[in-house]
Amino acid sequence: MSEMQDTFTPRQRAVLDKALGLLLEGGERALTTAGLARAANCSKESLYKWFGDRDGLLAAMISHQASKVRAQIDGGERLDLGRFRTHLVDFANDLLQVLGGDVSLALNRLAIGQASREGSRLGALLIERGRHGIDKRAGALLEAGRQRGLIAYHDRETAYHTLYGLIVRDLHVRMLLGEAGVRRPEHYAVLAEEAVDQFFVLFGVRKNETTGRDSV
Amino acid sequence: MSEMQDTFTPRQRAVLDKALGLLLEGGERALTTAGLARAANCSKESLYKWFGDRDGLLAAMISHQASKVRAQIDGGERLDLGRFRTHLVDFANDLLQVLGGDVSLALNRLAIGQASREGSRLGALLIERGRHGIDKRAGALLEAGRQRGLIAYHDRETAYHTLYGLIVRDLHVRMLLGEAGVRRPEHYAVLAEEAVDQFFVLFGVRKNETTGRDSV
DNA sequence: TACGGATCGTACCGTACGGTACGGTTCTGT
DNA sequence: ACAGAACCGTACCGTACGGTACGATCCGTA
Repeated sequence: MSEMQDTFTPRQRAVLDKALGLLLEGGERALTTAGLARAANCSKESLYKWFGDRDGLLAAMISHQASKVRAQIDGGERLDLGRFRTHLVDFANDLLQVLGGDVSLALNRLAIGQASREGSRLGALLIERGRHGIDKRAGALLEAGRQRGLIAYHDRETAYHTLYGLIVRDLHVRMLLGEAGVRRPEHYAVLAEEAVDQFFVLFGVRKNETTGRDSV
Repeated sequence: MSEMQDTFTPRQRAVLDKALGLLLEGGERALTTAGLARAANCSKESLYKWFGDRDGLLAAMISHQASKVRAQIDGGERLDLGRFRTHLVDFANDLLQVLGGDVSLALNRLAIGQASREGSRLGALLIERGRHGIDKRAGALLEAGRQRGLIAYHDRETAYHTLYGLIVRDLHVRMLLGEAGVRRPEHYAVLAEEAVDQFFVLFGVRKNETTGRDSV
């Protein structure tokens, strides 16, 4: 509820970046308080003073990383079908790029690994700080397309989740599992194009038809 | 390569079930060798004798669990559109049921948490022993539907991944993250129906048309 | 009954981690 | 220039875990 101000000092931000580096290198086990203090040239006492305990440090890492990549919403330029499709493809590319990035994978693995523990809020934090920005951007994009009559849907959430599924498929989980040969950034463009094509088949409005495609 | 025979003795299977129970209750941290020995009334020495080390135990748990739920492939009955659609919906329901189950979530969290470590084969094991069965079943189903002229596709893998994405969307990752309010087994049926509807829009063959729907 | 392998319960070892305490040092505001 | 806060480096503590060792016990077999 409260607009938590994650105003970390530059020093703290540098430490959090070092922590991210350790996490990327060796996973959660490599992110120890002593190791971080050594890598970041700070004292363990400062770590506990700044972040409370280890869980607080992990939460701070997520907040910090999320604050670095704020999702930008494209301003309202004249939107025709070509631009709309381009924006969707760009969104799909960005989504695959983000989900397949080292930092995103490491943080998601961290949060998922902690999800079993009772009081862990890391998963919720990750969704709140990371996913919601993406959702907003896509939601605004879909809404703009609908208002221009380029697509039609009953429920925006449903349409968005379908788009998400068409883009990501099972890639995210397989990347999280570390399956070899799944991360192919050079194929993201093709996947994005195909996904948007399929999305238009499901939700697109034909120019020479008056009725959009309705499900059920 | 070698058809590894996971023939565990009944005693070992009981121990592995106890280990699964501990994992479900308290996550990976709760699954300690001492704790398992106490819970299963066996000695730590036996654990190390049977499974080598802790990683071997985790791998054995995955193999054991996978051996319990062998995916059955439906025999070749007369396949019309109605039956085919029913089979797809059943598959979608089963998929959501499996992915949203406690055991699947716990094992996936375990494997994902270990995915950062270098030598971890848990992710590959989970895919090999768990996912491949599902993939086979779906692949056979799609192929049967294509041969009957009920659907059309260029690449079966692509079609299958699209179906998977339409069914699962982002539910799996969100369930893995432990997001509240995501696990709704009572909604699986609706999701399955909608996904299959959309799949038919994308890959279905109209009765009164000669050309199937081609992508690109 | 006697033997041997498998297993149990427990104790033990080394290590590594989270968290705390403290003296020395640097930074900052006046 | 001086005082106080913030901070660093290091040492320290308690705990918990992975893995090993060993005597006692169960059980199948001859």
